[in-house]
Amino acid sequence: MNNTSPSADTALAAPDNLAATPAFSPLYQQIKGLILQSLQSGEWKPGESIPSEMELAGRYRVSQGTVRKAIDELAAGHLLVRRQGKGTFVATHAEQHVQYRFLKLVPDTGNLDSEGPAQRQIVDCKRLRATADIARALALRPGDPVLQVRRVLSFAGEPTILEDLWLPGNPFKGLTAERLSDYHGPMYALFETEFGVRMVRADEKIRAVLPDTAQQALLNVTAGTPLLSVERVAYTYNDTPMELRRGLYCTEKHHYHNALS
Amino acid sequence: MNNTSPSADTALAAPDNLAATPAFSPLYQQIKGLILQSLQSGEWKPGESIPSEMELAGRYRVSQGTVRKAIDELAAGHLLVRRQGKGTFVATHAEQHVQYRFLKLVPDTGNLDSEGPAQRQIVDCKRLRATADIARALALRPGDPVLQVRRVLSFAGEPTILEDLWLPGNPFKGLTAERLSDYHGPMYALFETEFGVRMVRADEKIRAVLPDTAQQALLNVTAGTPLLSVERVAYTYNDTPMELRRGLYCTEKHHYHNALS
DNA sequence: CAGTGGTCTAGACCACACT
DNA sequence: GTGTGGTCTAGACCACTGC
Repeated sequence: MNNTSPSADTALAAPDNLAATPAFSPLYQQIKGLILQSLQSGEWKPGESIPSEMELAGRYRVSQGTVRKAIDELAAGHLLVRRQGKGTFVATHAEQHVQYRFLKLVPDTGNLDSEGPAQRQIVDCKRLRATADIARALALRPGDPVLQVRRVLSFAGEPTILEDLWLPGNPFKGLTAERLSDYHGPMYALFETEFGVRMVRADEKIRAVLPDTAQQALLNVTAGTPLLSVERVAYTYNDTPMELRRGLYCTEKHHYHNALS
Repeated sequence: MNNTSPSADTALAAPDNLAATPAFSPLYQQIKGLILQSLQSGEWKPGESIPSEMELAGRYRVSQGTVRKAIDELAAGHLLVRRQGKGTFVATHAEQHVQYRFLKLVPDTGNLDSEGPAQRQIVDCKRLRATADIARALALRPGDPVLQVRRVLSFAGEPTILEDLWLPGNPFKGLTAERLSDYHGPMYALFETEFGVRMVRADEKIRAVLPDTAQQALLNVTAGTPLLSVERVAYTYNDTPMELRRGLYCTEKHHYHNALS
């Protein structure tokens, strides 16, 4: 960590040209990479606090300000959470106020919690082999074992979301319908505590579609009811895809909210 | 700008309790507020450069680091753009690489520019009086003059987006169908140069709907085709709503893309 | 070359939480 | 009070742009 020779030992930025540009990487970016490694390796677990800024500065032999800037960026990406006077903590999905960070469906009237918590109903949960498109989304090979889950979320007693989701079989060994049904809380929180998989970011593709007969029955809607199709790929650290989710949202009394900035 | 008495002269943070908490506001937040004022007042116009960090530090009698942190936040919010070696510039919608910052519809295959630029077709443009819901969205009174525009966007020759938008009549005096048709570029860029209105952020509510007969004709789809309804309220500086837009997106070959993080 | 933003440091002090 | 993150400063040096 010698700042007189700031070479790129943690190569995160992809060079545009081949063999050109020594790919200068600032110190704080390298520190960021090191902290990221500790997060991935599980040295600091979700909900736990990481060492203080001074302590990390000592460990990495840099100034507090440099550690600070690294942590700033990780906190901006919601990987860490700073709490003044207490410390810096590994972000987790098991917190009340960020529980629905990835769920953008909100009631047309009132705020998010006006309807109380969603009722979750596991419809199906089985192991099978990845089809071509599922394998592609999860960076697996066709035929690799995957776990498929189907569930319905209801708000105020009305079925509103039908979700099919696929998980790579290996990291999620031992996940069963019972395990899912018994757990009360965000699914991603269960993934953290039981399987050490923390979802960090996701991409969603949204379309308008019509339901097939099975979907009509589960959501209690007619054939002509337009629904929101939300296809999500969620990623852990390292941009590793860990979940494919296809959701059907009923937007009679709810809407998908998105803030552009 | 005396940092030994950091009182809240630029009250941005809303206090939770009444008459409690002296609402401490850090220096860099106050600087941020001052820069924001200069942006609103038009002292620095979109595309222009603002004074250098050192110059601003001198003007506000603070250190460069403090100005830096203020600019950092404004740049994070896309109000300013930093360019190393050149200066800091007021963000604008008239730039190639951020032209579609607020348009999240992308083709299913290929990237954003694979289809070439969108063809814009102004269908209608007239002045009328605000209905109750439009007035509410634009923070006007019912009956206030508004401008209504209807247009169709086509990609690769196929009509894909039908948009109705409402603008407050006062700031947009002189905006005509001809003016809109003649302008080739993002609509928000025209708003900047011609009317001094810069859109800073927006909220979108997304639903799945079916088109009425008029909409079917304009988008060339059948009655049963599900479409994405995207209702947007766009804001200038100060969280002032300046546009209500209701879009219908055809998602046969495109999808609304959203990155969650 | 000068001017700009970008990085890094060292130290002082403030605000907050816990004990 | 002690320890944590948060703010502010002053100065040095690096990287990029354009004259």
